[in-house]
Amino acid sequence: MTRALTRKGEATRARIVAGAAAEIRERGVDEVRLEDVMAHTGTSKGQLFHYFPDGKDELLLAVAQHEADQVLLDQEPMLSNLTSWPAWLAWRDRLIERYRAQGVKCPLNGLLGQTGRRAPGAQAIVTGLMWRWQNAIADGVRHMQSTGDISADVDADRAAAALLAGIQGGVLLLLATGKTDHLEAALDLTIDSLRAGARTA
Amino acid sequence: MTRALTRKGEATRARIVAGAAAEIRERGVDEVRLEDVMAHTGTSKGQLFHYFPDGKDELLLAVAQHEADQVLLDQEPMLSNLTSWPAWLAWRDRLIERYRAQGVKCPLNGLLGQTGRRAPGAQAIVTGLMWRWQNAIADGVRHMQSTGDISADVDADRAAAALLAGIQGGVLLLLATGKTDHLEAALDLTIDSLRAGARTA
DNA sequence: GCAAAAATGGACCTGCAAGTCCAAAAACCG
DNA sequence: CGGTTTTTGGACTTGCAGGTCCATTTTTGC
Repeated sequence: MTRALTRKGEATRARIVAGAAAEIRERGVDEVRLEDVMAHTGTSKGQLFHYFPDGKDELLLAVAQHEADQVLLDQEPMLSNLTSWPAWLAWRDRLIERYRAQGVKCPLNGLLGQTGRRAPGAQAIVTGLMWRWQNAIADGVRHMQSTGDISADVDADRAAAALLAGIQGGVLLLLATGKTDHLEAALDLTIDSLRAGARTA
Repeated sequence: MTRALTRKGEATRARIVAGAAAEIRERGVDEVRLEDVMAHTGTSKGQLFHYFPDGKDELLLAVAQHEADQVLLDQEPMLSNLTSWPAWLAWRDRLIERYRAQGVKCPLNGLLGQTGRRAPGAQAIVTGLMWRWQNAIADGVRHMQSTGDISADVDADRAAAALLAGIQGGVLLLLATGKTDHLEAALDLTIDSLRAGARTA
């Protein structure tokens, strides 16, 4: 009932979302007008409101979901295989590389700050992303505990929470300063403390 | 040349900034109209543009500076006296208490995300805040090193960077989830690892 | 007290960007 | 095929929020 998209329609919809996402990454949420999306994706206003009847809010929500999924996808296959210290370091490197390349263009910040208050669903998207992210890290910690590489005394969820916080803050500070120093420091020191725990405890 | 504010004028200007800041904390930057500020502060449009000739952007910049200063003030006198482990814990408690009370109403997020891209100076304000914040933490670390409570092997600036990242991420996740779990985890685990360093190294 | 400067109030203007509407073209399906 | 539904294009409307302007009142400094 809700949907009856032909193949062509599906493609157009996807093109709009991807184009809007790119535009938003480039210029920020509140700088992007529907006209920009139209120009950038070669679509008309009729199309925009055909695929997103609730207008900009609905489009932004779709973009948020798209970007949230992308964040986790960009960390694969490392994130789902934190089964050895080299694997952890590879994941670390991927993260830093990804955010260094991204620079100031952060989809999350804008989408949390701006969409977050508007649309009720946007909050849920961000929360869901963080939840999945943290769980993946916690799984990695638990696996390392099962092999004895991390002390069993460590609270995996709490450690994952701290690490995730460090990452988020590192990215935030990357936005502010343009440098990955904080992200690197947070990742390295937190991971190091997990390794150290294996020896002491 | 630039200014000639009477006592009354100064008071009005301050009232506008404080009122706008409160309004923004409450409802978010892009939900606040100049009219809201006028209503909330009992001022007229003429006054707004009298004290902020460049309009909303200039007002937002003043609000950003106001809020940035407040963030550090709220941590005093603890932040400037990280000279013993109890002092560190008192600081930790103050931070958590402050942000728990603040809840979802974060001035920084909005001001970085939205003002950040607009005004060129807003970026500088946030950068300056982070710089001062990190330096204060680093000073605390160095002091603890001077008393032997933290290992001399620790890179104070790097440790401060990691801790600051954890705080920022913790606050960000507080915005997303409404809970202080991440902030607490990041603070506690990072501080603990500094204490542990004293014993091992 | 008085001229100059600052502070205040509020009516008015303006531009822009979201959202509406409908008519034409293309795609789908039996 | 031919009727139906989806897709598309773009002109038009509308509301609103930022910004302008000036007339009036208050404060200042001598």
